[in-house]
Amino acid sequence: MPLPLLGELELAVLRYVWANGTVDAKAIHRDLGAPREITINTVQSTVERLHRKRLLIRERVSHAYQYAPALSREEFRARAVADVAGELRGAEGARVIAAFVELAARADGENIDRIASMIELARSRREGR
Amino acid sequence: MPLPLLGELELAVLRYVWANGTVDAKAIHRDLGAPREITINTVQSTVERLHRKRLLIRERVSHAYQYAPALSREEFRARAVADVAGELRGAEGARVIAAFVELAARADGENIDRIASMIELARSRREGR
DNA sequence: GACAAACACCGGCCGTCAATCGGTTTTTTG
DNA sequence: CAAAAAACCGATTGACGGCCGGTGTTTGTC
Repeated sequence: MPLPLLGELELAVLRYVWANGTVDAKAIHRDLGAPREITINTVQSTVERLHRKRLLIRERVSHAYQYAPALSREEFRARAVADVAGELRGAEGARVIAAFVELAARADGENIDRIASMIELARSRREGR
Repeated sequence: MPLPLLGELELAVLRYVWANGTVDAKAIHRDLGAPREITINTVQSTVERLHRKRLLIRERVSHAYQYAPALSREEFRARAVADVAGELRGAEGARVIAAFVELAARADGENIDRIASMIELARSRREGR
């Protein structure tokens, strides 16, 4: 099951939960909803959807839900990247990687050196096996 | 400008164009449209949309358009990865790239060597500036 | 135990966008 | 010039996220 597509508010809520840990709808509404002038009901719908999408877990505490992330920010990103990256093995994967390296280098020249040292690290880790 | 979201038919058309190079709407309809029992008009709308999204380039040959990919399959994938991975510059970018390299290495151990030689290439290209 | 507050839950409306097609205009060609 | 081919235009439909009002249910309080 690939990660579902997320709307703007859904993403904002996810980021908020990552930044703040376990929260309830009221807190989300206070910090995200009020500035956008949306009702708490809208926030409820959104966390409900995120829960259905298995991106938030929740637990009833007395009569209200407490929401927490189901995946860490890093796990989420890794899965998103893996979904979109597709096959990374073999010759086909090599071309994808080449294009990515090219992009990274163009985005920031220092990335070349960064990647180079990561490769060094990975190589030495491999030695140690 | 991040890559736009694509529908199912749009993706199929993109893949078709990657596989077949320069094509016209008629050929796409013959190979993709007819099996789906959709009219050629639907195919036209779709390539038109892909052109507006700058994923297909086109050229008028007599009165008909010839369509060709604006990005290679690999460039497309790399951009998709970059979009979802987030910022590629600065310190944040370093983490993102590290995660990708890690992913690539885990997918296929030989990727380490592949990336290493790409870095060599990129470095020598930089020298030449 | 009644009551008000807090909250979940349900259903509906709106906007956006892909998919789809019919109809019209423009271009090509026999 | 007439028929065919294709682009072009406009409309409809279906998903889905964002948004909210109304209704029920739980809870804490007097």
